[in-house]
Amino acid sequence: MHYIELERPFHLDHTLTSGQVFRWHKNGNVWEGIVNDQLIQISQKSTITCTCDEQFLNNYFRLDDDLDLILSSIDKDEHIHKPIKTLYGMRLIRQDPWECLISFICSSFNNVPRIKLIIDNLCREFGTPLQHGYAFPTPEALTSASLDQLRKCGTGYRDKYIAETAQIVASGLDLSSLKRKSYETAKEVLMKLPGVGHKVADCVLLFSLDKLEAFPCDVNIQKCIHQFYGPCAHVRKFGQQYFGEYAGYANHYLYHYQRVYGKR
DNA sequence: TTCCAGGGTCCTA
DNA sequence: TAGGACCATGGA
Repeated sequence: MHYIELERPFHLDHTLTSGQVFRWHKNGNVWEGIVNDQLIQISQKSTITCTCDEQFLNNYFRLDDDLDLILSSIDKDEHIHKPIKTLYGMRLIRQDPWECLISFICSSFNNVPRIKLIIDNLCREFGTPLQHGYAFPTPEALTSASLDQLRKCGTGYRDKYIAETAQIVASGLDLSSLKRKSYETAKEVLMKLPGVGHKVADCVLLFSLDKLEAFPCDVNIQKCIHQFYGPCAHVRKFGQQYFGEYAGYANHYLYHYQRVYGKR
């Protein structure tokens, strides 16, 4: 077990409950998740207690991002200022691109608890058994699954998207290589995959491919933008132009704030 | 029973 | 290019 004192802002609960990652569960005060086929246990009080080392934390939770600098650059008005103050310390996560892609294909027309359930089912059915839990299924494992087997995991009509996308990735599409491409080029590649439109592509780009300018546009974000900034035909373009190179952080603070506090 | 959820695809105008 | 119907599912 590692005990790590962080001097950088980091709020574990906000980060793991914000709807960007779906394989973490909280037992008491301890979060448990499987990352890179390893069970990670992590809790936060005045310090971080974790089964992983500081290098893992820095990479996975993007602690190498200068959060104060980023937040000050997007803190442009009262509407974004409130989420920043309330959710201060929330980080974007640097996920595995393949896991992120399948997760957000499952997210379409769905809600967070059900997405988690589907991902858990897929891991149990098609992931390699580990000492504690299951690995995320490989593209090859999902390629070998029948549509009926996928649907029994709760995927619904997304079964064929998962199967076809798995086939393309198993055939040699290197998702990680998209990190070296521009935002536009990487997005073009992702949007050729079945089940991937603008929104899913932007989530994959933001949460796994280091494209912090991505601005995923779902119903919550559309509601925020229209409510705070007036009628807008192209919400995604507005968000990117208004918030700039760290539009993805602005997007996630607005999204999570809207989800938690916007419906009260 | 109806509404809703981190949407995408296909068809039509 | 824009708008609308349709798609599975389960909790509220």
